[in-house]
Amino acid sequence: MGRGHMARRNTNRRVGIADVAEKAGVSHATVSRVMNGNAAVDPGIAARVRAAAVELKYQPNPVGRSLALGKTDTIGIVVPDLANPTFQAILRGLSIAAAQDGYRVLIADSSEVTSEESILAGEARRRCDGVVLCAPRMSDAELEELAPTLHPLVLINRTTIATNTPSLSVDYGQGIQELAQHLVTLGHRRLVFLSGPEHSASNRQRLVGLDQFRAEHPEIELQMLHGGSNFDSGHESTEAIISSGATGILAFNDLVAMGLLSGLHERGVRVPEDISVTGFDDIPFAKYTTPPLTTAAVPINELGSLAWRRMREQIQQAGEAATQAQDEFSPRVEIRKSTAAPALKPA
Amino acid sequence: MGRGHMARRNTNRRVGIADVAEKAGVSHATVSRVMNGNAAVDPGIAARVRAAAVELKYQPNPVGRSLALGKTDTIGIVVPDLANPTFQAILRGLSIAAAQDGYRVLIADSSEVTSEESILAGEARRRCDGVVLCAPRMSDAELEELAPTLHPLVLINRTTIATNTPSLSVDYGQGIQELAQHLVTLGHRRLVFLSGPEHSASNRQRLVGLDQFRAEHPEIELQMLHGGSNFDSGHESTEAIISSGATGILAFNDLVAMGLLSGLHERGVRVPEDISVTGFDDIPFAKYTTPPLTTAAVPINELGSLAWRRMREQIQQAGEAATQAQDEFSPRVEIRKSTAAPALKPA
DNA sequence: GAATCATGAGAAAGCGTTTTCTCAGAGCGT
DNA sequence: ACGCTCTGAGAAAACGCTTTCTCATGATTC
Repeated sequence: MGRGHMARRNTNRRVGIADVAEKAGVSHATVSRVMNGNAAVDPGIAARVRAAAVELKYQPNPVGRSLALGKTDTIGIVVPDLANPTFQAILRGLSIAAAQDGYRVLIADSSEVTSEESILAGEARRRCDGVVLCAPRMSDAELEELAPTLHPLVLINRTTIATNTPSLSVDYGQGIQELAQHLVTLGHRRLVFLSGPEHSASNRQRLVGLDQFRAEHPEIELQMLHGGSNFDSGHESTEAIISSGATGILAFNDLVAMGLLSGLHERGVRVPEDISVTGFDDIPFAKYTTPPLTTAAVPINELGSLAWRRMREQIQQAGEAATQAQDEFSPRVEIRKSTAAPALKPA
Repeated sequence: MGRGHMARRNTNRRVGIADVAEKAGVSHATVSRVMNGNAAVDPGIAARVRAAAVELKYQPNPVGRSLALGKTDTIGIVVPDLANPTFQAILRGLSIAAAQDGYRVLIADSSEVTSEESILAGEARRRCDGVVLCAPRMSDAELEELAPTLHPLVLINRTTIATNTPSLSVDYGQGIQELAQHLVTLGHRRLVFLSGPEHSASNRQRLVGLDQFRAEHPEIELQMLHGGSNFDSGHESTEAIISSGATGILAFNDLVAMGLLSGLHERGVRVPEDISVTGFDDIPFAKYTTPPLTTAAVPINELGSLAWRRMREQIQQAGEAATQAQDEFSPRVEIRKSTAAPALKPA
């Protein structure tokens, strides 16, 4: 088909800009120009190049492109645990929003291994134009040191002292207080907080919120019980909850609440007649539990897309190191069927 | 600190191999050699280079590396919908397994837009060393045409005619038959299959399986009802299910079953006393529903990690185009509390 | 009609690595 | 002491693209 003598190159090698140039009888440079529409090119030549490109099914190699342009059109996200629906939702929101602007996302799951976080983040940053760090478990000191090296950086559920990295956070303290208030308003007097992972910043926020709640409601008994962040830990806490004598339970999150719900059901404890249970996050499953779960809704999809917007802002204003927005979301209490007035006390 | 005249380059630019070379008083090539341990380097010089590297905090630029080596140490995954727990689990399994071998994963969510799939897959492939295509919705013809261009490719929940692309699939036909059999063994005689998305290959497999089931059990009444693949569609089917008069319901998957469970509960229909319900997939939430859901478990985490293993095999044997494994998993029926013998018929 | 200018295309220099090629010098045998 | 091999380091090419620089051509102006 016209490809004359020594058609050896065709074998194996991917079609590159050089092939298109040769076929169209122009230079590499010109091909690049028409592909990117950067400079004025004679319409006739441009057409010839384009024809050659489609005929050869030419697609620019993004790696070469990235090297020349100094950008990859990719951002990285590092999460502590991809099994957690909250992080899944953030990832999804981020991915969809970024895709809309032609960016892709590279994932890194630290599997809750704190020491890996900064390494993963660094590697991700080198491959990408920016990094979003999701609920990092690392110490404040380490974060503070790492942040500048990651620069186009967005923090989720964590803040730095440095004001030039944007952060998105949720006011867990406020949310947990509102849930507690909701239980008290229903008439509960003995509450339990089933806490989450020790080194989780969001757990600390909840504890601070509950301290404040205690101060404002000295008449309420509020016990703390150690737990985890998943189904199983909720389920395992069943006995402890029952023997606590409390009628209102604030679970660390929806997963824990669901595990607890299941455990209580097995033990024949009725929810909400005997015990009221609240969750946190309002994951999609929360409204389909039996009974549907009262919880504090965090606008999780919005979080992902806002994270992208903050990232984009930084990428665009490359260099101008302005001080960045610190966004804080207020959870909204979602009252469903897992909470009700407690039965009248026998005592 | 010794960095003499005209210390201008330090500003702005990232530290590269050239900086290390200069500091150590050697050539770029030598630095590369000691960083990669490829050729023999004088121990003294090697030490000097390493010292310079740590002092400058040198980290090789992966983009330059990728260009030179022709590989990115990254694989892409394209999924129809990141909100689906099944795909989330596959992504997670894949990501963790790949990370163990030093690979990262780039995600592409087609948002169920069939026409985007092949474009996303192509773009992903160009940026990565391989692509895993997860439950592609595209036509067989399109897939057949696309597959060779994607080459290091792993298919999940879909097969090609081309025997040189490995595929992982689940025997949905078998699984749904076993669930139906389970219901019949319990004594149910009137069943409903609440079907999933039309163009889903796994839905078609279920239908084929049920056809076979029908042939083997002419005495059983089996209705088909259209549905979707998520909570809401299950919830919306509640009325239709109730009025069907069936006592055993085969939901398309666990999500649909959970939506249905919730709807039935609202209507005061007891599960399993009045109606038995089964799901499919055994997502983590399935055993925490009320009542816990009888379902067919697919080893979803294994799927992700096996996908990586198949991908790795292809990457390693680069070129040798051998015929690849077609793995098929058999779901395992997981009997829980959402199924039981039907109440004695009034008629 | 000659000098000036705009237009547009090719040549070549980057981008940051790896790797082949080349060659200087050391070590060895005879 | 001469030539041989061998080790190891620098020079340079390659990877695939973008972009600046340069220069030829044809159009414009006085």
